[in-house]
Amino acid sequence: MSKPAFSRAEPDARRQSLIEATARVLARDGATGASVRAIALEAGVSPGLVGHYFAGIDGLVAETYAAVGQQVHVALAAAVAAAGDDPRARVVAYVTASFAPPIADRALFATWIAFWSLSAKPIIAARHDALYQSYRDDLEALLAACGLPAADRRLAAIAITALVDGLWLELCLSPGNFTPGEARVLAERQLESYFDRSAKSRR
Amino acid sequence: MSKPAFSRAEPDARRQSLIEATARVLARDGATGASVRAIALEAGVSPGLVGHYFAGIDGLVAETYAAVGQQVHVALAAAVAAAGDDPRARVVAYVTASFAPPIADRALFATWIAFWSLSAKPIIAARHDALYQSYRDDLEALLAACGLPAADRRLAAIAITALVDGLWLELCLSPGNFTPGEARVLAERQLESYFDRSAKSRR
DNA sequence: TTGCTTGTTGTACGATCGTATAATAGGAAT
DNA sequence: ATTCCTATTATACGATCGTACAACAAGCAA
Repeated sequence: MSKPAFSRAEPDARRQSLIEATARVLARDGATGASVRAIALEAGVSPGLVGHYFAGIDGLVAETYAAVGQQVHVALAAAVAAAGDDPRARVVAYVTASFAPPIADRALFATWIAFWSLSAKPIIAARHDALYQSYRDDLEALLAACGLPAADRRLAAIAITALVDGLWLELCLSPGNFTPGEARVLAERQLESYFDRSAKSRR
Repeated sequence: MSKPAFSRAEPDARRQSLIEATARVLARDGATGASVRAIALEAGVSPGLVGHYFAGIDGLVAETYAAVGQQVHVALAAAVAAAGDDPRARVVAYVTASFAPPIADRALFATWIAFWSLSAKPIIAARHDALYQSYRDDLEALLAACGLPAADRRLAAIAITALVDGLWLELCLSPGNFTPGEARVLAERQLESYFDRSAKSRR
């Protein structure tokens, strides 16, 4: 008999390590591989501990959704910050960051699909609503800084988010059909068309 | 003991009925619910019959992908046909059909997510590539009928498909954020912008 | 009728699932 | 030092998974 590898941790740190382990398992094996046992193995703890910290596996996945969504938010914010002060450059940086690592990444795609596949559960759907609303809010703020009238911002943010999502999706699913550079061109074109539209209607 | 409900069918009809049962299960319960037993129960046959007709459950799901993709193709073609002869009206009908039943439908969304969640398997990825290429080909043909120059069609089809996919996705995931009518407006705007772009460059 | 082929059934098998729970370990308080 | 508390482990349980396979039913050939 080997000694049990008993290791006590701060509750918050333990929760965080379980969430991170869940993210790694989802990225590697997708939704089907994210079992309690696989997550516990990845985190280096016993399976029973998952039930101790989270209300079932759905709760753990829901918290992982929020954590991974926050990481994406951080990556997008970093891209915007690196773009400097020009408002147009900032919004372009925001949308085109989705076509390069770490966002355009097959492992992140597998993670995202896993979340979507659980969207029938209210707790997951609620996380999605909140997360995507925050993405659109960020984009609306960037558009406002470019001088886009308030009345145009909502639909513009919806359209730009949808285009970027669709391009990101196909870029991850079928990388051979078009390049990240082409995706960037298409997103920039759409941004221009919304700026032109508001400039024309103001004329 | 009750008599076994023995019922012999034509091989092709039996395969078809298993594929249709798989589509219904995927629509109702998503990827996690699509077990051999659930599918067999839905089709009214014994579980063992699935292994008799298909090489494992992945093969059955792959064939279901093709079948459901074909149904979507038929629905889109019907929308185009109902739009009459005007080329612009036909392409508008093609893209906006995705925002109304039977395409903008939560059950179809669950089915599609199930396919995507299996996209790591080569046989599923190959089905996806072929299907989406056919969608883009259809769209390119409709754009050509509108007079869009050949050089512009490929990227235009990619962008329009991506926007429609993204809008469809969010419409299914968070129906409260915008209406199908707004999605239609956004898609029409993008179509106009691509027609304007080519008209301007030709000038 | 008899025999043969084959679609079909029912079930068994080993693996894995989520969850619950008794036993244990280690730190904190007395 | 002793006691208590709780994070943690290890395991058990029932359910469900995909697959395999022997037994069976129906139609066809002879």
